[in-house]
Amino acid sequence: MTHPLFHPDAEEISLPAVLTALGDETRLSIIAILARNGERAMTCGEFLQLGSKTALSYHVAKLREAGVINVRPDGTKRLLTLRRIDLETRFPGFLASIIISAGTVRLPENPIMADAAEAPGETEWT
Amino acid sequence: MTHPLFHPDAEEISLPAVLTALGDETRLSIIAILARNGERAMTCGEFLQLGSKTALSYHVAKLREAGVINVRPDGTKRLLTLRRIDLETRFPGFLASIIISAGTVRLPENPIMADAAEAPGETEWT
DNA sequence: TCCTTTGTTCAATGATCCTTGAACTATTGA
DNA sequence: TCAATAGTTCAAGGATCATTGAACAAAGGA
Repeated sequence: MTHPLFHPDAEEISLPAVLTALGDETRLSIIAILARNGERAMTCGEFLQLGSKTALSYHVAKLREAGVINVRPDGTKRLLTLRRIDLETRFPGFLASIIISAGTVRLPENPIMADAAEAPGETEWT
Repeated sequence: MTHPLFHPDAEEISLPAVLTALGDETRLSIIAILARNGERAMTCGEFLQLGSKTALSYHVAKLREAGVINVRPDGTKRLLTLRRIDLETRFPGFLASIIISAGTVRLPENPIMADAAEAPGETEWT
């Protein structure tokens, strides 16, 4: 990483890099959970079910560097959001298909998540 | 690999495995080229622009084991085809979005391919 | 000011990945 | 039978990956 919190510009997001970033169960789960939280930003701490603090930091950085998520400092926390628009512009339909298909992926046993996991088949985009 | 030419059943195709398989420039190129060849099967030899014989054998095995392509012996050759229907059933819309987006990916300087690369934006599915 | 919360950085470890070249197998055609 | 074709297998190499624990940094609240 060249600079703390580096984010690639939208045009620089590379398909192989995004695929590699998502080709990991932990990172795919992060994306699935983020997606099901709508536009609400989430903190790294909300993903501790998926791994240790250190491991999460590593995976979140991978997703950020690949251009999949945006990370913005907020006090002592970091707020994570999906780069939905950038991804849709660059790779139309891709993120939607991933999110629908990641439905069968291991999700934390969390009541809020459990609700989201059973959400209707329709997913809103943009 | 348990057996020569092992192919996972459609239901066993895993999203992280497919994403990992496609998260490599060479393999993504193989898929893009296969896709642009319609239903016509292609041999490994037709991809030698992308790497050595040994490297191709390695990458083709990865794609096959992930469930992305089907490989069928035919004389001394192997015929490769995309598992379009299985992928579409398992991950709706995914392959289509990949193929559209892989358009900007490095393609061989081959007249036949050059034609395909400029094909109209419409892609037929099933 | 001190402590807590939140997350990062570092070095180490083992695993997996991709590429090579050399040797090999299997099928086909002469 | 012999040779050519098409692809695989193997071992070795270096590179990258994912996980760990310990140490660190930055912001906020008491």
